[in-house]
Amino acid sequence: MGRAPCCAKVGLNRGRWTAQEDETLTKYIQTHGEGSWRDLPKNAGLLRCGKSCRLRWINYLRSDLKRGNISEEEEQLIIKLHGLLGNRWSLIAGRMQGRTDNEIKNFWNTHLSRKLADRGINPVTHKPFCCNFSLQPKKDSKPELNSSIESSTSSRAYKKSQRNMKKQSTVMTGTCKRKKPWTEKGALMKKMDPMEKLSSRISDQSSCKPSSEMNPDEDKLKSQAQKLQCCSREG
DNA sequence: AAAGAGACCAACCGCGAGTGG
DNA sequence: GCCACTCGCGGTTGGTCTCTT
Repeated sequence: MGRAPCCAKVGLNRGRWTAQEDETLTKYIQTHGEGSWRDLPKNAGLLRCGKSCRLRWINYLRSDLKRGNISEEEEQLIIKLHGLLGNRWSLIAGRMQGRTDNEIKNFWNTHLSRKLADRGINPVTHKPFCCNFSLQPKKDSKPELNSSIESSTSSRAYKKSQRNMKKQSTVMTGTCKRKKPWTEKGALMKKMDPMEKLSSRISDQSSCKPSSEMNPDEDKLKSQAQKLQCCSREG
């Protein structure tokens, strides 16, 4: 059957959100509440698809989000929860106050998986790497070069995919040749507007509730993890 | 100074689950 | 039970930045 993507409509904005769009969305949700994402853009006067609005709200505009760096405690909690739940980012985010699944997913992919790999721990299984580990190619990574791809080897996308493949192999094998240690550099690198920086600092200083105060229900999580394992994609 | 490599993250895409008619 | 639809999730991509050579 195949359903057309919700963003397929011609004339809808895509890509980065403008401050104006953010404001419009925030005001609308503050007035009308979340939900009815499909109708929201139309009602709010936004040239976006509902999906995009939902994502923007959940990942960026919600007032209960922390905007600062992920603390060491949060990091440990993520590792712990990932060990129990696997890549169920929304479930993990549900146990992390003020963090979104997207944020945790990004943090995992860019920091934690490497960190574990550097420690000789398989980030997927959370067990030490075995000696005869064989590198599996990425699920849908580019196959061997054909002429059309070859002709575009200079393209940005191609270069990037090559880089990513290389990057992944270093993660998987734990043989990263990075010159600098993995750091909190991201915070410096991230483009932040002044308001963002300010709110980041504020949330770091005041509203950052230690994750140790949270009390994840381990039994519940474990049973959930078992249940989820049954339908694990890895089969 | 320029080019290449690597890091980060916002946003997109496709799919499955859930739900109501 | 089937179909059409919405919502939410996880994987992936692309833009932009810094660092290294």
